[in-house]
Amino acid sequence: MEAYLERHFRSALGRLGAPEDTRVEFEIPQNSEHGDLSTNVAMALARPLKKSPRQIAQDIIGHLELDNGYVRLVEIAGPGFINITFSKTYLIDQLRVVLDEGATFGRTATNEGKAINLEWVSANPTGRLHAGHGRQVCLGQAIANLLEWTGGKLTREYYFNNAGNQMANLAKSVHVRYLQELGDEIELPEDGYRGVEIVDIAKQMVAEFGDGKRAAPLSFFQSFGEQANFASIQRTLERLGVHHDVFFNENSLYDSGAVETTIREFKERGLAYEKDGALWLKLSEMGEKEDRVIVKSTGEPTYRLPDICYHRNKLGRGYDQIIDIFGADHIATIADVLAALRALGYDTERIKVIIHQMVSFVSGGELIMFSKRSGGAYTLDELIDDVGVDAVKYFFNMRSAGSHLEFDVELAKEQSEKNPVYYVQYAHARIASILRFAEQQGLDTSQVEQADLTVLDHAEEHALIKVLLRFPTVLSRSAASLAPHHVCEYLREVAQQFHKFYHDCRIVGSAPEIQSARLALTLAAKRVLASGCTVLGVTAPESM
RNA sequence: GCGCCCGUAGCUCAGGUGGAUAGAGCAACAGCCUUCUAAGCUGUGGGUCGCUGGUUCGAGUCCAGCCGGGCGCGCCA
Repeated sequence: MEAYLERHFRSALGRLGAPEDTRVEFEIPQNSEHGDLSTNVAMALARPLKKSPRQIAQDIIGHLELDNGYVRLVEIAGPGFINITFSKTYLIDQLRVVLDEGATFGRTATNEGKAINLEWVSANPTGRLHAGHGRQVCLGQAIANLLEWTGGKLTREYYFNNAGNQMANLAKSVHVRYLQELGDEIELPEDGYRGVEIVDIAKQMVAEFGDGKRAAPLSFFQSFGEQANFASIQRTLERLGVHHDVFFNENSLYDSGAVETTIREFKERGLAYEKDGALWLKLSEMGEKEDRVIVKSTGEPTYRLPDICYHRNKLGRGYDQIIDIFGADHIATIADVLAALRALGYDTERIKVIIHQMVSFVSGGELIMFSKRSGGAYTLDELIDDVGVDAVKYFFNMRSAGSHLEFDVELAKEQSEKNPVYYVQYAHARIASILRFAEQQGLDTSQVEQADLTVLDHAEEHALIKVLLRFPTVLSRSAASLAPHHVCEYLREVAQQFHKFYHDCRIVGSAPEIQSARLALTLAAKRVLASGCTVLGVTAPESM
C-alpha cells in the first residue's frame, strides 16, 4: 500500500514542481481518527514551495489519481497532514493474501540473500551461565530469528577462550576443590572461582578417580573443568533452544598464525611500539583516548589482540554483515577493536555491535543479588526452573536492549493476567479452543479459509485485520533495528485486538457465511500469534 | 576526571527519519459471564517527558551545559 501511495504522490508532486528528492513517507497515526496512514509531506514542502502546508496538501490531493478502490478517504487534517483511510475492499483483499500465505505470512525480503554472522553468548567455560547471561542468550536468539524471517542467511557463532589467566584460575579452583573433597585443609585462592559448580566438578572427579589425581598436573584440572563447564553451558542453552553453528576457539588464531601476522602488520604500519617490555598499540593515533598494551611483557597477548584478529577473521569470511552482542560491561573494548581494524584498512561499516544494559532481578520488590564469583550466584538454570522457559524469553526480550532491565521474578512466575507472556499465550490458546469447539459442532475448519470474506463488516473485525496486516512491517523494522522488543509489544496488541473482536463478535453459532468468515479471520490471528511467538522463541500453546 | 547507556503516569517501560490532544501494562476506582477459555472485555482518574538554555513554523525526539542513576576506563576478559 505504501509503495502504491508513494508512486501516486510522487506523480502528483511532480506536477506541482516539488523537488525531486522530496521524501514521501507514510506512518500509521497513533490516533485511529487520523486514518490508517498519514504523511507530512505537505508540511515538509512548505518551505521550498513557499506556500502554506494546508494549501500544498490541497494541491496534492487535487492531482492525486487513486484509482484502484483501495482508498476510501483522503483528507487534510491538523497543520497539513494528509490522512488516508483504507477501503473495506482493501482490507478484505489483504486478509485473503494473509490466508493464502499461510504460515509464511510475515516473512519479508528485507535481508534477502544477505550473509550475516551473529556472535553472542560467548561465555568462557569458567563456570555455568548465570541469570544475567539470560538477557544476551534470549536477545540473540530472537535477533537471529528476526534476521532469518527477513531473508538473511545466518551463521550463529560462539567465541570462546580456553587458555590464559581465567582458565589457569579455573584449574587452580578445581584443584583446590578436589583436594578439599578429599579432606585436605586448603583455602581457595583469593581470586578463585567460588561457584558451587566448581565444587560439583570436584565431587564428580572424586567419584570418577578417587584420590588418584592428587598429583595430576594443573592442565588436567583445567581441561576437566573446561569440559564440565562447557557441558553445563550447552545443557542450559539447549533448554532454551539456542544453538550455534560455529564455536570459534580463540586458540585457533594463534595456531593459524593470525595473531603473529597482525602483530607484524601493526609494526610495519608503525602502529605499534615497545615500551616497558610490552608491545603497545597506538590507539591515540587512531582517534582513541590512549594507547593500550596488546602484548604483555610476559609475552602473552592481552584480550584486545585476539579480539582484533577474530574480527579480521570474520571480515575475511565474506559476510555482508557482522553483528556482535555484548553486555555493557564490555563496552570499553569495542571502540579499540574497531579503531584497530580501520587502521588496518578495513571498512567497519559491516560490523554492528549491540550493547545491552545490565539486568537486575527483583522479587517481591526486593533486589536479588548475584555475582559470578560468589557461591550464592543465581544461575540461568535456576531462573528457568523458577519462571519457565517462555517467561524467561519473553521477559528478556520485552525491553529495548539499551535500557536497564528489571526482571520481576515474582511476576514472571505468576500464572495470571498480570503476566504479559500469559496474555499473549492465552489469546492463542483461546483461539485453539474456539477452533476445537467449532469442530465439535460439526464444522470442518480446514475449509474456512476459502470463506467469502466480504461479509466481514464489524468495526472490530476490520480493526483486527489492520493489526494483522502490520505483522511483516513490524518484523522487518524490528530486524532492521535489531530490536525484538517491538515484537513483544506487537503481539500484545494482536492479542488485545483479538480479545476485543471475540468479545463483540460471536463466532461459532452465527449465520453460516459469517461464521466461516470469522473463523477464517480467527485462523489468521492464530497464525500471526504463533509466528510472532516463534520469533521470540516462545511457545504458542493449544490450551492453557 | 573521561567514555557509553539511562532519566517519560504511583511502579515497570514504549515512543521508525523532529509533527496532530505524550502512550501501554501493572497498581487504584467503577462496571460486564444461562451461549465459542473472565488468564478476558468496557469505563474513570493519574504527566513541569530530570533541569536550564539553544536550533525550528513545530522538540519527549536534534545541539550545548548542568543534576541524578547504571556500566566501564588493567601488562583481567
